[in-house]
Amino acid sequence: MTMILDQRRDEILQAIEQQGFVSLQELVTRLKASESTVRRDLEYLDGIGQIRRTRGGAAYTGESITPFEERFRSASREKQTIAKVVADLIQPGETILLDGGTTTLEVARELVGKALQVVTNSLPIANLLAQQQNIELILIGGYLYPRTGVALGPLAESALREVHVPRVIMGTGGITEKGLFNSNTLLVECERQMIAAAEEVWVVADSSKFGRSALAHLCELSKVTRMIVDSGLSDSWREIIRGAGIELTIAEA
Amino acid sequence: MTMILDQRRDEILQAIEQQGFVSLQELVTRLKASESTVRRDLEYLDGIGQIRRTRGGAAYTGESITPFEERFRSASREKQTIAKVVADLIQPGETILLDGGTTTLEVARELVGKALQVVTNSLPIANLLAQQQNIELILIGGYLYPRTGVALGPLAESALREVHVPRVIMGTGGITEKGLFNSNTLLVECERQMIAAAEEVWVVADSSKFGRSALAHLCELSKVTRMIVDSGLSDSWREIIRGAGIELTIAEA
DNA sequence: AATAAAGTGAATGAAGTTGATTGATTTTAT
DNA sequence: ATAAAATCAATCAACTTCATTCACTTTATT
Repeated sequence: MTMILDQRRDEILQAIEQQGFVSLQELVTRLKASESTVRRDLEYLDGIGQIRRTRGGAAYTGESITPFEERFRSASREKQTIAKVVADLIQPGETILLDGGTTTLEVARELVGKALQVVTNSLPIANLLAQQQNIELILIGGYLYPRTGVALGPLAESALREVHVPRVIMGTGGITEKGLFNSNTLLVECERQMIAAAEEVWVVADSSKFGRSALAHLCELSKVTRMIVDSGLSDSWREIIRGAGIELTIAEA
Repeated sequence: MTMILDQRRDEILQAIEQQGFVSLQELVTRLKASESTVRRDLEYLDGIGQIRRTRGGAAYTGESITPFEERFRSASREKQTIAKVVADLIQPGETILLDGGTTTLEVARELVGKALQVVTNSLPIANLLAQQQNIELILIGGYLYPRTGVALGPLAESALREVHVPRVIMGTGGITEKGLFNSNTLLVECERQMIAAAEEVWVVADSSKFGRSALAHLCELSKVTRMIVDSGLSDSWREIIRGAGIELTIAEA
C-alpha cells in the first residue's frame, strides 16, 4: 500500500503552499513514508525550483498560483483560538456561508480536512479550500475588490439571493451597542444580503473590535445569533452582548 | 467475456476525469483486464494526449489548479505565441470575457500591464489578475469544479445572464466540421451562456485540437467570429475554417 | 472457410522506487 | 569548548513498475 510518487510530491507542495514551511518529520508522519523517501522528494522538488530546502524541512519559493499574501501573515493568537472554537462547532456535512476577512480566513484554515459545503465570496478562502478533496466549494462572484480579494457588487448580491444556508460566519470592522459596522459601503450591502440568506448569523471578532465603530453601519445586534470572541472581552461587554439575546462563546486559549 | 476496446478506454477516461488520477492496479481490478492491456490502453490514451501517464497510473491532462497537474507543465510554445497574438489584438480599456483553460490562462498572463475590464469564471485567472492595478476584475461565481478551478453550474449561468460583453475568448477541447467540443457537459452549458453574453466569440486553439472531438458538443462553427491558431494548422483546415465564415488569425512564432 | 490483422494475457529482464543503515556534518545544550 | 542530538548524503537490498516479447484468441477480409 505505497503511495504513488507524483501524488505524494503533490501533497508536499500543497502542504508547503499552505503553511509556508513544513518540517521533514511532519511530512514523514503525514505521508507515512520513510525519511529517505521524503528527503528524495524534497531534493527533487528543490531541483526543479518548486520549493527551497532548508535544514529540517522545506520552505516556499514564492511562485504560487494562489497569490494573496494572507497565506503567510500569521494571524494573532486570539484569531487562531477563535477560529479553532468555531471549527469545532461545525458538524461534518454542514453547509456554511463564509464571509471574507482575516478572522474568517483563519476559520477556513481550521476547516481543512472536514467534509463540508462552503459558500464564500472571498478569493483567498476559495484558494485555500479549492484544493480540499472533501469540501464542496461554491463561489459567490462579483466585482473583485482589489486589496481584499472579496467579490462585491450587484452580481454578488444577486448570487446571494439565490442561495440559502443554515448559517453565515462573518467578520466585522467594529461592534457597538448600535450593532455591527464595516469600513466599506459596498461590502456592507453585500453582507446584508448574506444575513438575509442565512438562518443563523455567527460573528467572529477579537475583543479589540468592541466599542469601535466604522464608516458603514451593517445591522443591529438583534440580527446576530451567536458571537465567538476571545477571552479578552470585558465583563460589561459580555453583559451587553448576552443582553441583546446573543449566544456568546468565549474562546479560551 | 471481454470488454470492447473503446468502451474500456472510455471507462478509463471517465475514471480519470472523475478522480484526477487512477492507479494501474485500480484499473486492472475495475476493468477486469490484464495489466498488459491496461498498460497498452494508457499508452494509447497518452499518445493522443487524452491522459498523462505517470509511474503507477495515469493522471488528468486538462487544465488544473493543483500543483501536481498544472505546475510541472509549462505551456507549450504554441499556446504562448497564440496568447501573445491575442493580447495584441485587445485594445486598452476594452471589456473581455475570459473562459477557463490553459490557453486562456496564457492569454491572461499576456494581458498583465494592460488597462482592461476582465470577466472570468476561472480561479487561476482571477488569482493572476487580481493583483493587477489597472485591471478591473469581475468574477463569475458558481460551483467550483475541482481540479480545474472553474466556476460552473446554475449560479454561474445566471450570473452570465446578467452580463454583456463585446467579446468572449474561449478555449476548447476539440474542433471538427461539426463545431466545438469540450469534455464536460456542465462546462459546455456554462460556455453556451458565455457565447450568449458576448457579441463576438474568439476561440484560441493550438492546431492539435483540430479534427479531435470530445464528449460534449458545444456549438456550431458558425457561432465563432474569430479563431487564433498556431502555424501548424493544415491548409485543408484553414479552408474549412475560413469557409465557415470565421476570421482566421495564424500566430507565427 | 482460409487468411490476415488486431487484441489479449503471461513471462521476462530492465529500470525505477523504497526503507534501513551507515558515517559525516551541522546544530544545540551544557 | 565539548558532548549530545539532530539532520544529512550515500549506499544497498528488497520491492514495484515498466517495456518487450511471444503464444494465443478474437475479429475482419477475401
